[in-house]
Amino acid sequence: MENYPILFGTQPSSSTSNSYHFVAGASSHHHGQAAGNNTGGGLFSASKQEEPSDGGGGDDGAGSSSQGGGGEADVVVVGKKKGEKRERRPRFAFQTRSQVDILDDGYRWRKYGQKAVKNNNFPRSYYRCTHQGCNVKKQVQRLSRDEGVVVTTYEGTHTHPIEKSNDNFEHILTQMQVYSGLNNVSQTFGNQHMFQ
DNA sequence: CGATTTTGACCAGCGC
DNA sequence: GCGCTGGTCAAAATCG
Repeated sequence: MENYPILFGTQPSSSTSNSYHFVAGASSHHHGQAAGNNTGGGLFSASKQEEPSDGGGGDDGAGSSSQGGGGEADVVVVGKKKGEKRERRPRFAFQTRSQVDILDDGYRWRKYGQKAVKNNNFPRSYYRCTHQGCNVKKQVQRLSRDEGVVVTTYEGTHTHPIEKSNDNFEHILTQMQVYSGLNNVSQTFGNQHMFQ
């Protein structure tokens, strides 16, 4: 994967204010656990749009400010063995502006890898949920251009309740200011308690 | 002492 | 078919 369809983020012009964008692919039906939806599945409303899939530039395309597209609901098909059933796990990505890479989202993560990706001077870290049976993965990437921008990509849905209280998420919002460019988003955040 | 991080190696998918 | 890039594993080290 060269560059995620996440074309959000730090608008060059309006970079003054902190930005907090996220994309969500809501397609949680496997596992059949209704609880999964909130924990990490359908947190945000999925805004599907076209996929630029430029891929051409390659070099510093990602690093640069190549935004324009929109959200996307990416579904990763995990097929291992012949008989193995393909498990579709939604993938969420959101960009935050924070000094710390690791944002406490209420879950426990264990780092299982770190790789330096191209177009990025900073390495990408791979985390995994430590809970048993929870195959949620998360990867944190930092933009080489703006070290203050951290791209966090969640993969999968949690099958267990959060460790901490929901207020915790507020704390996250404290760490990163919410960019209420879309009323839709901010509304959902403020009014509804989607994070229970 | 247990859990977690660190780091290198290994492997798989894709492009050329 | 080979090489590159990205993702994961696994053993050792470190922290609490």
